[in-house]
Amino acid sequence: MRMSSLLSQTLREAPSDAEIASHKLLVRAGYIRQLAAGIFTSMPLAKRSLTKIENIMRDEMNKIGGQEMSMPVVHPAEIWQATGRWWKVGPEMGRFKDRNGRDMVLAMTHEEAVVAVVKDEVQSYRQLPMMVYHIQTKWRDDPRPRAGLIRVREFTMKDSYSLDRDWEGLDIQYANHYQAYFNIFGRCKLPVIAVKSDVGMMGGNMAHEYMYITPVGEDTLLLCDKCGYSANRQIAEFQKTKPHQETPLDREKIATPGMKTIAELAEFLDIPESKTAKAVFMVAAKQTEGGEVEQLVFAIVRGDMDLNETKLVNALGAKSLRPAVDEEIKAAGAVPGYASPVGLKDIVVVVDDLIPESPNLVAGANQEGYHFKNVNYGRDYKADIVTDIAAAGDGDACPNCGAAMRAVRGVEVGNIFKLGTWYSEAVGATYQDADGTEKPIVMGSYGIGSGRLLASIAEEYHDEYGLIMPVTVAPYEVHLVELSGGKQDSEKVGEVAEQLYQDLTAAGIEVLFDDRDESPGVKFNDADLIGIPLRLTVGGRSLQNGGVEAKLRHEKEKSLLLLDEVIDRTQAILNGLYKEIEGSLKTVELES
RNA sequence: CGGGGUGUGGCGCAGUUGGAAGCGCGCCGCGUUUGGGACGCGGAGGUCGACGGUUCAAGUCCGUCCACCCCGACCA
Repeated sequence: MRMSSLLSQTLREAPSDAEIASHKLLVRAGYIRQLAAGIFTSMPLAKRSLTKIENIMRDEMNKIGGQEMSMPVVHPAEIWQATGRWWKVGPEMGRFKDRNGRDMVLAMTHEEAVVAVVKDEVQSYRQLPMMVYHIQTKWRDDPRPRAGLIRVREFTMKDSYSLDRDWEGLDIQYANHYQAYFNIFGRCKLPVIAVKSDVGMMGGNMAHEYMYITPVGEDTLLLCDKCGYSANRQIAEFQKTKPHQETPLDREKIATPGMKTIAELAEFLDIPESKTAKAVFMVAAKQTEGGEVEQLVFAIVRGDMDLNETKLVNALGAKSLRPAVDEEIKAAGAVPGYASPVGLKDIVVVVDDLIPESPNLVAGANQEGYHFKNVNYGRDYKADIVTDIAAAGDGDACPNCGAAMRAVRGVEVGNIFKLGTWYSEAVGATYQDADGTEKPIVMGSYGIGSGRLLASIAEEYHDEYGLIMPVTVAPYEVHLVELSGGKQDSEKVGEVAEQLYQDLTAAGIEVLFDDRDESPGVKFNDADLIGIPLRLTVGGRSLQNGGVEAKLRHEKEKSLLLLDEVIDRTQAILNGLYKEIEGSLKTVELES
């Protein structure tokens, strides 16, 4: 490709609305342009990188038996109604009516589309196991797109779906994906870790998220450096230190004027936060026979801990959870800021399992300006559910080995999920087994967003001058720069560069040829910005030395390639880069 | 949805007490220059986010709306 005709302009300054490095650089280097909030155009450079990323995905999916297909972006509402998600999902789902007034859906994911087709196509156990995948556009009307390509509304995703007779079959396909995903990220040179994640209400017994660790990430993870335990904060467990046992003292009402937060209360009474009980009111939505029902929930964790809403949802078997508003709290007979578990009605009380172990806590008195001292679980109140609903944080003890865990931020670049039979049962996607009985297909779903992956790579590989793309995903392999503007040998420089462009291309090497009439500084700076791994420079100076200058983007040193060796040497350098990446792939163990 | 911020040429920005819209980069032409974002001269390009109001006069003041960014809520 000749840069003189490339649809991409580099920018000396990043648009003011870009904040993180990958966003700024991808825009400055001319890879992407924003069309609206969370909606981006992939310019030719980005498109080439994305195609490479997607071809790596194809390759790894094919290796584990995947069949590529393509499912529609626009779905009839019926298939989403069949699984109930038409009602379950809120405004995040894009909906519209076609000309005949039929409700239509913009695909946010393709479980519905898969089961819709599989339902009719798969009838016998003889057809299973099977794995299909596609690379397709999704629309999720996220309330807050951010960070360039990291979090967008319209995006492309590789999603695969495994279909099995039984859970044992799913285990195999899940393990295949677990490894394949490490291969994909490895071939993109992106360091990731797999962490256990929430399986939610869809059943299943396992889900992993592939996380790229970076401060710009929006998920919080807990990692144990000692034993390797890792989990999304949503489900992370931890060992809770049991407090000293004390004799339960008499309950006592004390005046605590204006003390509405735990911090204020602890300060006021001069006690540690761990001697208080934190009350959190939530409203849980539950699906019942008669439709959706809301239930006020009173959750209690110790004052020094935070409520983990995911754990609470799972404990309740609820569909979703939202903070209660003051009116709802008052209606239940509680006083916001001074709420007490003592003496409430019509409310589900969920208590963290550390609370019964913690004697003589300070809790609200259900009266403005008053708290109770020495509240004891069992004696003063009882819960409907006692379980772990506290959020793990930095420094908490690892559930496996007890070492202090680290809390880090990460971007979720992929996930794998044992769906089980939730979808297949919902739509009647069944097969006839060898014994003649009809059984639901056991499914798994597995996704990787290609744009988010590109952004993560850009985030990981850049310096103050620009991007440093790994060879496997760089838009081109070689950036050929000709400096024919000089007095010295200017005609010859142009000829050699032109010939080299032809020869390299003929040798199957992907070349971006900077044939523009620009000064050397401009060309070098643009090359650094775009971040193609190998730069070849043809100039009067290099010709005097008998060849062209080679420089790897990630190294400082330059070397001279003799003219008649350029093709071979270039190929050798590139092969080295590819081998380094392929050689870094590892076999991973999936713990059961 | 709550809090904060920003909307002026492709990008970055200035625009005072209201008085005929500017700068840098980029773009076009001519010339000089040519190994790390060169220089001179001459140009093109803007319904100042939209609508309404106040005023002799609005980029500037008032109102409503919209878009985009950041924090939070949310996130199959």
